[in-house]
Amino acid sequence: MSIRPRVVSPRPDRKKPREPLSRGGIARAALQLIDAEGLEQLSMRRLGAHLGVEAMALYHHFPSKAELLDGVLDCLLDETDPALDGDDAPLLRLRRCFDALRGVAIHHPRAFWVLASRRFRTERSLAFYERLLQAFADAGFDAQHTARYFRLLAGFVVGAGIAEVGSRAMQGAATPILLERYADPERHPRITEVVPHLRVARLDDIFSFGLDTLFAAMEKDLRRMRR
Amino acid sequence: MSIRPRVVSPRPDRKKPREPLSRGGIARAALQLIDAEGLEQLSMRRLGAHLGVEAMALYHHFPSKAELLDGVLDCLLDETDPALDGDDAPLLRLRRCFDALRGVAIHHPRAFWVLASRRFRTERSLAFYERLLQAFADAGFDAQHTARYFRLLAGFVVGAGIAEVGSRAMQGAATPILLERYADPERHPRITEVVPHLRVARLDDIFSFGLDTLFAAMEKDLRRMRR
DNA sequence: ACCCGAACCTTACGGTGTAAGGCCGTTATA
DNA sequence: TATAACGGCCTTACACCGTAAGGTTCGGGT
Repeated sequence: MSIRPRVVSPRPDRKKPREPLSRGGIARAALQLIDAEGLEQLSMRRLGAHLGVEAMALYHHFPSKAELLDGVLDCLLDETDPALDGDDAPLLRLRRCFDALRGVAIHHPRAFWVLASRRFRTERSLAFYERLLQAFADAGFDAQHTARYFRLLAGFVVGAGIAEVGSRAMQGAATPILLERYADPERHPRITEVVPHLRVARLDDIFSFGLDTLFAAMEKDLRRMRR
Repeated sequence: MSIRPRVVSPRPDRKKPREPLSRGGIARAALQLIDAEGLEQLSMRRLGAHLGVEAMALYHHFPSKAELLDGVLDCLLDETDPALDGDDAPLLRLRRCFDALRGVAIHHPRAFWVLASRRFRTERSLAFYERLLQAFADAGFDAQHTARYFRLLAGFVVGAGIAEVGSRAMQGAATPILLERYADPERHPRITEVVPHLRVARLDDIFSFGLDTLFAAMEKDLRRMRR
C-alpha cells in the first residue's frame, strides 16, 4: 500500500465549501438532469459530477439508484399535488389532478417514464395517493368504483402520456413526423389517414376528449347510484 | 500481431453444427429470456449464450439492441393480431384485440414494457396498426374519432397493463400484497379501503369494466353519428 | 482454382451500478 | 482539553453492459 503524498482535497476548496447534499436536493438535481439530457443519461456518476461530488457520495442519501428515482417521482408529485387543493366539487379536483398529471408529460417529457413505471412506496407518494382516493370518496364513489375508475383514469393518463411523450420527442427529431416516413400510403391507407390527427397540435384535443368521455361516464354513474 | 496457435474452433463442434440464426429465432429467444428472467436481465451476451453464440454474432441480424426489442415487439403482436380476424362486428373485433393486448400483460408480464414503450416502426407492427385502424373505420368512425378513441383505448390498455404487471410482480414477492406494508391504515384510510379492490383477483373485473365503459361510449357515439 | 460474402469469433473501449473501505472535519463525551 | 464517534465524502475495484473494429472459417458461384 503506497503512502500518497497528502493531497489536501481533490475538491477545489472554495470559500463556500458547498453546503451538504440532501435527499431533496439530489432528487431535484436528478430531475433537472433528466429534463436536460434524458432519463437514460442519468447515471450516478454524471449526477454526482453535476453536484460537484463523486458518485458514491450519493449512496449516503439513497441506498440505490431505484430509490433515487423514487425521489424524482416525489418531485413530480410535488408539482401535481396542488391540483387537489381547493374546496370545489370533488370531480373538478379530480379533473384538475389528472390534467396536472398530463402536465408532467408536457413539462417533463423525459421524466414521465419515472411517473409511469415506479410504484408508489414513498411517504410522499402515498400521501398523494391518499388525497387522490379521498377525492373519489368525496365524489360519492364506494371503494369498488373508486378502484375501477381510478384504474380507468390513471391507466388512460399514463398510457396516453407515454404515447404523447413519444410524439413530442419525434417532433423535435430531424424529420418532423417520423411515422409518416415509415407508413406507405399505398399499403397503409388508414395509418396515413389517422396519423395527422395524432399530431402534437391535436394532442390537447385528444386528451381532453378522453377525460371528457371518462368523466361523463363517472357522472352518469353517480347519478344512477344516487337514484 | 501475435500468431495464435491455431485453435480449431471454440464452439464445441457437434454433429449438428446448429442451424444458423435468424431474426425471428433470435427475437423469440429474447422473448423467452425476458419471460424467464426479466427485461433487465436481457443482455446481448446472455442472449448469445442462450443461443450458443457470442454476443457480437447477434449484430449480424440486428443493428442494435433497440432493433432487437422491436423484433420482440413483433413477436408479441403475432400473438395479438389474430384477434382482429373474423368477419363479425368491427366493434367486437376491436374488443377482442384490446383484450388480447391485455393478454400480453398476463402472459408476458416482464415483456409488457416492450409493448408499452417501443413505437411502431417495423413492417410487422405497422401492418398490425393498419388492421387495427381499419377496424375503427369499419365500425364507422372517421379519422378524427378513430384517433380519439384509439388513444383512449390504447392509453387505457397500456397504462392499466403497466399497473397490472406491477401488481402481478408484487404478488409473487415475499409478502403477497406489498402496498399494504407501506400504507398505514391510520394515516391512509382510503388506500387501505381501496387496495383490496385492486388485488390481482379483481383485475379481470377492473379491466373489463374499463373496456365496457369505453365501448359503451363508442357505441353511443356511433348511434349519435348515424342519426 | 479463385474469390466472395455470410456467419461467427476475438478483442477492446468507455461506460454502468454499487460493494468495501479509507480519510477528515465536526461534534459529543469523558 | 483529550478522545472517541460519526457523518459525509472519496478511492478503488468488480462484474457487467452495448458495440466498434477487425479477424477467421467455410460453403458456393464463377
